[in-house]
Amino acid sequence: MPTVSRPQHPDSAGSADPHAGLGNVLFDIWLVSRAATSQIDAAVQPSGLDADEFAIYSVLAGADGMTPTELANWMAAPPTTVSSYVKRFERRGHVRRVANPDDGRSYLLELTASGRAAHRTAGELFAPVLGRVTSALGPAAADTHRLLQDLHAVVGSLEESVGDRS
Amino acid sequence: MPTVSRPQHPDSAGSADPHAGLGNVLFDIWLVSRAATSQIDAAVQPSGLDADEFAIYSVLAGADGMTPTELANWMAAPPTTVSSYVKRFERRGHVRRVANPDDGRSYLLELTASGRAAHRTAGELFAPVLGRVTSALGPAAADTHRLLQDLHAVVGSLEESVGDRS
DNA sequence: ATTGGCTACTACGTTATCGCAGTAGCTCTA
DNA sequence: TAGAGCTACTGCGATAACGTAGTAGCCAAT
Repeated sequence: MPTVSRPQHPDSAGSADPHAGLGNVLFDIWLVSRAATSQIDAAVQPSGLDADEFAIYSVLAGADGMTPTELANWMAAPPTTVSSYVKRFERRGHVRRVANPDDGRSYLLELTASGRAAHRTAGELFAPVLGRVTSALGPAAADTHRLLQDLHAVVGSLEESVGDRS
Repeated sequence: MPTVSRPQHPDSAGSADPHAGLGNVLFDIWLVSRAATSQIDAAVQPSGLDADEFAIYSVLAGADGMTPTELANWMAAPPTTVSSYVKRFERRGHVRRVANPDDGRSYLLELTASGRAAHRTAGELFAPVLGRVTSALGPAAADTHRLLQDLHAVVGSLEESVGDRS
């Protein structure tokens, strides 16, 4: 029983329940994230951003002056992906590159005024969705948040512990 | 403060901590999922599958005879995306389409023997990663799993409650 | 000051994602 | 039993993700 298995309860008739789990935490995360992303995509669509972009704009809105590498680490994406995001955001006039005083190879990303406006619009569309989730969770919301932070820390720390064989 | 904000603690110097949260459950999910996915991608790579594919193979391995629409609902993906997955898996010889006795427009997906073999290989590569996460979580693992299931149920139920304005 | 090794970023090309529009098959109504 | 209206799936085309292979700037050690 190391592998992932058993997708749904013995409820064979008709359509498979899309809310059944596969029994492990990592798989749960994957499913929840996909569901959440598609929900948020739909909600913020009128703002012209998708869920991923909204998340990135949120990070940039809070951490003014982030390098592409920092962003890549933050969102666990390869540098080329970040590169193409930057290009797209810049084309939209939402993000600006400013020289990085500490490193001439790099630069800092910051939202322009119109980038912040787009983020605000998306945020207003996002808020009710988050609100529904939070209120549906009720008092468990805080626990959930904390456990997710822990889980993130755990998953993030895996990188280091790879090549140990002594 | 409805919007997402504040990416990192007042720890301004140097590189931004990639494990800081943005303060809400949905954002947490996004971050954890990205981190987990890139970790799993790396782990299962030698099997020739990526993290998403491994997840899909896992579902198919457990639910023999799933239609594309069911799969699309399961993973919250648009039908065209599933369509292209099916084509790819079929090209690999990992998945087979069998006629759907209940609906002539549709068909059922099932893993072939070599699909199951690939899934098993990926599962063996995945197991230690999951193991590390589970043991790092310790007794909290069960709680985490349960909370994630709840969260999934909540997010999944959002679809229905969209157009209410009375 | 030089240079060898790193690290930050990106152009390019391949493959993946997914919207739009179309077809085949189902289902309900009359 | 017609046929209107749905639903399941897919071809195609546009755009996104990201690996490979570079270039430019950093940081030793000499």
